[in-house]
Amino acid sequence: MNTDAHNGIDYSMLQSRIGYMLRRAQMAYFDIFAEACAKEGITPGLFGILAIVYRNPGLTQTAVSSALDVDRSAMVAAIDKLEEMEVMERRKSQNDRRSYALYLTDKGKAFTDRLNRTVIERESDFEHFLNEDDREWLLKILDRIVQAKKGN
Amino acid sequence: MNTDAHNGIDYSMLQSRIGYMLRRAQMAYFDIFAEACAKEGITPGLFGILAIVYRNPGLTQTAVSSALDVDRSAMVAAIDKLEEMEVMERRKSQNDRRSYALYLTDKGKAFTDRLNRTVIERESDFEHFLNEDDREWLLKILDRIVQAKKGN
DNA sequence: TATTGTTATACTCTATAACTATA
DNA sequence: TATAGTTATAGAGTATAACAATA
Repeated sequence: MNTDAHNGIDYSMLQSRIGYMLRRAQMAYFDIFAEACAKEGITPGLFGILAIVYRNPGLTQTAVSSALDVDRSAMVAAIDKLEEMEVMERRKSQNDRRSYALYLTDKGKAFTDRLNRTVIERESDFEHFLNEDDREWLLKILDRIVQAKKGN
Repeated sequence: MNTDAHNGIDYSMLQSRIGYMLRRAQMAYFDIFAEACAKEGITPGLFGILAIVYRNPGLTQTAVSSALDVDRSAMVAAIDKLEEMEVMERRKSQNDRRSYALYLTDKGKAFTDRLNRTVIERESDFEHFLNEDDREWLLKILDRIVQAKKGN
């Protein structure tokens, strides 16, 4: 099956590249994901920060940036935004006065819960073509890819 | 297994989202892919165009842009670059004088063959953790995701 | 009227480098 | 010396809108 069913174009050189197919699949999912985030007034990037701090309260900005694989300079405006929304707060770190410890406010916890439910709902509406085994297997393989990269 | 093995951070809210894991996996692969392209003096975006025109000679710029899901305005500079490299050429279309038909030069065909081999090599070096069945299954699932999105 | 290629423009995302205050 | 947060800035990638030539 070297030919795309819909427009008669031969994608074979790309369709056999996992890198390319990951990109296309990610673009497809990103639309769903971004739409779910937008519905709650947020962006995919900010969702990642909320999700990390939700489960790991007290991390520094740099720790979060490194967990998400983005530069720490990108955190400043992002945390500013989240503080403006009153869902996150910077607290002066006790032992190291250079850094902040990040925490969700009560509002932020409720917000993240609701956001997370919205994202899960939208994704599972979209995932009718995957059964539970497929889903689990896919997540496992994707995690293996991510971990493999870390070891270069 | 809700915790990342390497840095002690709890990723569970993200690690169960296919959208997020696709993004991380894609980032991991993108590095490999971009590096292979760079080795041949090209970018991932240009690889996509070469791969489509290689298998579908004579397409218009708009047809290629739509095959790759990018705006047609982005094609202009890209095709300019490929013509500069003497790997692709615009030929005036016979029946529609508004459009160009795109073709690889002989040099472009050889270039794309070599490029494709380099990409395949780099990817398979990286894919030691996937057996052939895994690989095929993954490609099939990713294709299903892409196709599902087209039907909204 | 609609479409092709084109241009100008803007926007998002991200990385880099330099600064400050702390360590 | 090194690190945390910050700022300014620049680059890549992509989208939007408008225009001329052609359909």
